Amino acid sequence: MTDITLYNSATRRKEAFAPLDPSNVRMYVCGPTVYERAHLGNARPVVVFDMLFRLLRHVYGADHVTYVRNLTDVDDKINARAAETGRPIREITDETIRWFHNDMGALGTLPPTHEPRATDHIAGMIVMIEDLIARGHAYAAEGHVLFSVGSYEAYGALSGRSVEDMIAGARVEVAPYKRDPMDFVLWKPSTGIEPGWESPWGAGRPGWHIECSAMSRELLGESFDIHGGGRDLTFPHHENEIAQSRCANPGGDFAKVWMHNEMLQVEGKKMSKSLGNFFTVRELLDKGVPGEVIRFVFLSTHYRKPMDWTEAKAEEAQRVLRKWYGQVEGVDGGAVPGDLVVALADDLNTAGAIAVLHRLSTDGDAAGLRTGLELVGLLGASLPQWAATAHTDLGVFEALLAQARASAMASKDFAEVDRLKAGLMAAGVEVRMSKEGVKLLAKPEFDATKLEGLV
RNA sequence: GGCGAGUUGGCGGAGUGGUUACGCAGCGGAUUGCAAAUCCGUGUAGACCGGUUCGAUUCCGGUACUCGCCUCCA
Repeated sequence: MTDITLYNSATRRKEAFAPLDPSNVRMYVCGPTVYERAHLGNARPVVVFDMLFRLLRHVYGADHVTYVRNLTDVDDKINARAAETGRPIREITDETIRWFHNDMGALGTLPPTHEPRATDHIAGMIVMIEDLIARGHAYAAEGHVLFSVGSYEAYGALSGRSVEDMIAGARVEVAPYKRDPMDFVLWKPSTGIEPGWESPWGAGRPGWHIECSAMSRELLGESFDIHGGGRDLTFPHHENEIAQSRCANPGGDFAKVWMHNEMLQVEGKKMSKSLGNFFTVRELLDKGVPGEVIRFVFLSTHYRKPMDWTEAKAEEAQRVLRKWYGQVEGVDGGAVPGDLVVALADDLNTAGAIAVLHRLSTDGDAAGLRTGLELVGLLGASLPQWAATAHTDLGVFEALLAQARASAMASKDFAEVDRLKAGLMAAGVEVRMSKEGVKLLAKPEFDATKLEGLV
């Protein structure tokens, strides 16, 4: 069995991965808050942990990996969106979840084993909060329940900061009902317009952090293997999750390995609405950038490094993929390339994995290349339509051009050949002429309507 | 102010204490009616200053710069 090495954010070093139970490797990743289309940055952790999911499935067996990615469908941003638009919350969250599935599916990501909605697990959160109160780690005050940070001595270990530093650097006003400025909300009261659930502390809703602790406990147990998410979630979200889970389940270890992907930038700058470089995955797809290209660009940078999305990278990725797809068209997969798995098993060295694919391509190992592309999620059951090189509309032109070329070879008058060639190329057709004959291939930008009038 | 990450050739981007990453672009060649595509070959690195070492891009320390988090944020 391939040995997997993963960088553990909690220990700040690479470690040999040893699952608690090889017959059921368990991973939890923080999913989206569902109130609007996923932007490109949202997609990075989804692709990164999909790659890990695929690797784990390959190494331990597809039926021996449990991947949980939550859907946060109770949140003040959602409430705000509902208030703005006058639409019911459930309608907004259902719609956003459909979008999310479509957009992430386009990036070649597999559905997680479980995708729990926070609102389906309120009861588990209430039970966990009660546990925390009973164990002296939380207290109720003015309809709120707060986690007592001072009750957990290891608080700050993941993010590497001391409670003193955090208080000194705090820029938020401290709510009067908090015993300690660092205490965070587990449960908060809901007024009439906000969604609320009955609880021992009155009608209310959960705080942001408790859902992940409660759902991971329900679906993966008190100890599991990997917890993932974006670097920016380290503090406070993951720190708080650890505090909640370790205090509520003193017999468990919570997550053994913590993994964080670095952030995404666009053309060298942080993606933000104010800089005007903010865009969603859907906008990129609609612009004609295929999901496979987006995935390739993501995989070309190691997940622990900041990744810069640029047009140039997307174009290069598309050229490479198009070439590879052409090579594997109609070819059956072969044995899984060992080097590829070795690269991925080394803390998800996806750039190294792509180098292996390049080598397979250069070596002409089409079967290996196909299997490799499938393993990294760049190829499903069939080629993406944009990469399908043959095109039904082109058959007639292929014959036409071949005929014109044959006569031109004799007459030395290439005018008609050049006219056809120019027209085809303008329509986004790749024209290949050689001793073997004429071959026309549709490029991604192929537009059949531009062929009208060419005959 | 506190915490953390990073700085590799024209660009992207890995591994590695001593020997070619890889890709793109460039250059040279093959092929082609001309192209395109394809194939072959090829140059250019390791922010700066010290230290350890026979030898460092790779280990250690410092400096500079960049970025992220500390506030909803993936």
